[in-house]
Amino acid sequence: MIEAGYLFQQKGYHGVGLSQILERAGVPKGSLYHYFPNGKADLALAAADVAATEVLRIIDASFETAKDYQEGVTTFCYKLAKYFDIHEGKIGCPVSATLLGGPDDAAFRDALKGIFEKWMARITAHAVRLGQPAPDAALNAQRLFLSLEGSWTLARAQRNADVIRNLPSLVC
Amino acid sequence: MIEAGYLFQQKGYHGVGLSQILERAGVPKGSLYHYFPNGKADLALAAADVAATEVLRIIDASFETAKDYQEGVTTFCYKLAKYFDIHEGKIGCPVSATLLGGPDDAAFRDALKGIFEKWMARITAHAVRLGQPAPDAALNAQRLFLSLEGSWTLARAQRNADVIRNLPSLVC
DNA sequence: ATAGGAATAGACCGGTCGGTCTATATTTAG
DNA sequence: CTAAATATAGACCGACCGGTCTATTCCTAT
Repeated sequence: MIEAGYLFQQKGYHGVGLSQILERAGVPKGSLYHYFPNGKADLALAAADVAATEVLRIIDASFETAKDYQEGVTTFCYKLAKYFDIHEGKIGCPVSATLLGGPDDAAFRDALKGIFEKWMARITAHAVRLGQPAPDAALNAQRLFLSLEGSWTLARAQRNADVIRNLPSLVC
Repeated sequence: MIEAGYLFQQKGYHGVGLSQILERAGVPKGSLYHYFPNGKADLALAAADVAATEVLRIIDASFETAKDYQEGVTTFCYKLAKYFDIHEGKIGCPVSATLLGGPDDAAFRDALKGIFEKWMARITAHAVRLGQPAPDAALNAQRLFLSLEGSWTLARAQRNADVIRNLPSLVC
């Protein structure tokens, strides 16, 4: 399941074959269609959901111990850069590659939209908690999010996470 | 050729079939493999190159008539938002979808890296020409580029170009 | 101990994929 | 006018795609 997510993130929805996923996960086809009757599409949505929740967890872990917003952003970007490096620079935003690359389906689009909103809301909440005025907090969270998505893309093109690590100085 | 580019941009490298491209372009297979002996991969690289050059043209058109950097950014984002709307919100960054979704190939990655660098260099040059100090100009160009990539992604998820139109107030 | 549902296992299917190849049409050069 | 080069056209290929289906194994409740 998590392994499946990595493959989707690396190669995009249409870039991985079902057989490749199943082989890597060590699971036969029967089991997949037992748990996910709609097959690949369901699997991709589930994998994106797992990845999205993991990012939320990283956001919390980064901001909870921070004494101000900037420090939280710095920790957050550092953690994501490390995640990027672990996967050898092949993985960008863990959800957009999976969902935007998939079928042109309302369910996929809405899922992605919802995930992005959750991320920004969570960052905004931490910013407010750390003393930012509410309107600034929302703007800064959006700034961070948009730049982060861009950094993921650029980092993949460069096979180098430095642009992610330098993000805090760019958006704070 | 240009039509092929749109398809790649919408559906990603693996999301379009060769036959679909050829049908839409009204071209038989023989012609494709006459001009692009390496088939789909060559075609994708060429399509990305065409799209990248078009973006450069849009950058120039936006900044040449502007009286300051902010005005150029505003015009630029407006033009891109219009492009986004024309394609019914299905097209994001015209090169990353084509190239990042493709095979895990150094040629693809390097092409993408080169395109991104060209874009940022061009924006930086305009910023300098419009009176920004050189170090600020490069930073602002990167800020704009990263946020723009993010906006393209978010705009697709939302099927709405507003986030692109609001970009100038976020990065200037 | 055993009946019955849940889960595993993978053979199998039609369709489509990217790519090759031969035959025909069109243009260019002498 | 004709021969050679260039470009068009699409039938055809093996491989692999996502998905279905049947057979078997595993677990659990009685």
